[in-house]
Amino acid sequence: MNIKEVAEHANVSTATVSRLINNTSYISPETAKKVWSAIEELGYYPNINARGLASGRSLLLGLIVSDIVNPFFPELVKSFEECAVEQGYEIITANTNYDSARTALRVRRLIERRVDGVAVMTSEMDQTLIDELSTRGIPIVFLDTGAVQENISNIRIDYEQGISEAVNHLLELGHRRIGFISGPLGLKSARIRRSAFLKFLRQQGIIEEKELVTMGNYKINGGKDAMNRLLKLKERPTAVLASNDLTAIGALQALRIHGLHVPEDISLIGFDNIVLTESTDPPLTTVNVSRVKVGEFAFESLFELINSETKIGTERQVETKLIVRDSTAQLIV
Amino acid sequence: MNIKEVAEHANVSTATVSRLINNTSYISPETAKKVWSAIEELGYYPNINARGLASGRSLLLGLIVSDIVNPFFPELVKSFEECAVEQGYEIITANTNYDSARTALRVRRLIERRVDGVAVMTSEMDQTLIDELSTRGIPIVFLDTGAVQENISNIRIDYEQGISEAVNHLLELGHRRIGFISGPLGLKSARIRRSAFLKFLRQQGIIEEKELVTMGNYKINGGKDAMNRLLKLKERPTAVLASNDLTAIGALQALRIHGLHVPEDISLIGFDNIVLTESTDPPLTTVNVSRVKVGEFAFESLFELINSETKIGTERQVETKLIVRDSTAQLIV
DNA sequence: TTGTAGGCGTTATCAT
DNA sequence: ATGATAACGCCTACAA
Repeated sequence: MNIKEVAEHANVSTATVSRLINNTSYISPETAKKVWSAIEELGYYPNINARGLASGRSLLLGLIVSDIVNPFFPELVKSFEECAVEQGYEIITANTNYDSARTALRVRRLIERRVDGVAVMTSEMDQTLIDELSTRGIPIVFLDTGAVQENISNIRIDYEQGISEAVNHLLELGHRRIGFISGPLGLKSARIRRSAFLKFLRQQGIIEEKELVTMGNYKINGGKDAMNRLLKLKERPTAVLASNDLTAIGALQALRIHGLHVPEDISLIGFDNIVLTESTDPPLTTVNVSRVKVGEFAFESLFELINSETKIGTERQVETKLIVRDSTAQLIV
Repeated sequence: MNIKEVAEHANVSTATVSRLINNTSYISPETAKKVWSAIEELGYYPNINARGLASGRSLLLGLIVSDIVNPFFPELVKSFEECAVEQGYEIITANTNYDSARTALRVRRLIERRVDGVAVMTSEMDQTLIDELSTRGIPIVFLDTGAVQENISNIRIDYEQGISEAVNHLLELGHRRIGFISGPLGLKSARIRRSAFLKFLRQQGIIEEKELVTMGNYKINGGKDAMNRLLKLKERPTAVLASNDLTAIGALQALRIHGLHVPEDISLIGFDNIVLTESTDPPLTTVNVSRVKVGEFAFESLFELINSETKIGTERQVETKLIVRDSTAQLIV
């Protein structure tokens, strides 16, 4: 079942059929009707791959994430997909599993598919891969990578905003010994959050105590271990800022095991505002990062680049905002 | 950059290049070397869409889920993708949002892409859509739908196993008034779980009390509301079985608000064993359903069908198993 | 072992 | 307003 059969069935040329279904030039009502009914009758579905071959646009987008199981991603993926589908695109999602060999494989495959653009929502990516995409003029959008260039856009999460709000919130509650559990410092996003924290603390005249800043792995178990470490300190922190919600949830567990109550004994703040944080005990004070927004922006950036003459990249910024729930309270002296 | 340029660069025919990269017939070492270096030099990437056009296989698979944000799905998607990629396939994920118009749109698009198979991991799907796929000889694999046919396989989750274990566990702990929060009964999976529960209760000689069986929506808020309803009863249940973990988490919230302790005041069991259940307070006793297994089976089924002569569908079964954690305890009289 | 050439299903450029 | 037809990039008989 192809365009030719439809054409024959309707006694027109393939060109006419093509024009009709793509709405690419005027077709007389009578022929249109003939053709539509032929299409209907034969159950014709255009072959998009063939169309891509001929037109040079695959209407395919690549979406690279590190791990869809990480609760940060599903919403992002969903909103990206929603936008893309609306504009006629289909998306191929690729999990890298934080593994660069795997990433390379998937990116190459995307190139072979002739995707019209790639959203790289994972923290780091080899320059050679980027080059391979750039060489072919494939638009890319990154998450949190400064380099806006030709055919490369970026979407920046304003971590500082949220972190400053979080720090101020704790200070206002009277806390002065504030612990911080970072993500794995190999990741850029982890480094940014950490230095933002230290910066605001310094700005407020609090002297940094090295022992209060420890590292997790953005996962529950890392948060648990890190909190256990903080609790071993002679002088414990009275509040802890975790650099993502999973970390905070792990910290919560550790506290529970030690028989400590949140927020009475210690205040705790997460980061990301994943859905779960509403349902922890107590509901977690956290910093909202709208994944939906990120997904939308990612698609927008790509779409813009694809349809742009100049191919000049742009940067979009996603705000972050403190959400106060029940895991933070006034320091009791 | 296409196969022709490579051929010219290496002084061979396009056929030779094609044969080499597809490893489809013997090529003399010398020519092979020449061609490989030409490929290397020119940075040639085959165009998979063109390949698909010519060969009739797109190496594309569709994966339909209801909502990737639902924690049941990410692991499934990931494992499916992993298997598929290993065999050279790329996958297009489609969120239906439980909306049949949307589902229709996405399925049609998959057909236009000439996907080699579709995994339908959502509970229900219009027969007309299934027909549209079947007509074109596109293999399908369903989740929990009895109908194994030509080009249609099924993967069955053995809910009964896990539910019987759960019920027995509660009975052994001395519970007799056992509540049940079902999923939305419009969904087949919800109906299956509910009737399995009722069946085992009856089998053990417990008389069904209608008021103890109520409905949620597979989400946190539904679980919360349902538990609130159960708590209003003159005679409260001493244990509750929720038909998925999100429901159980909602129930947990409701209990907390009422100042009730789990498992001292009431025992609670979830279903699915999503990652979170390890981190709730208390860690949730639940029934494990391996999403990883489901994803693997789904791909296997499709792969089998694609490469089968007879196109005879098959059924695979995924076991379920009770995981005892800390949300269930001996009934205190 | 390698080359030639027709075909896969569309689009798009010229014509008419 | 519509038709012919050459691409698009690759695969695969069929030849040699």
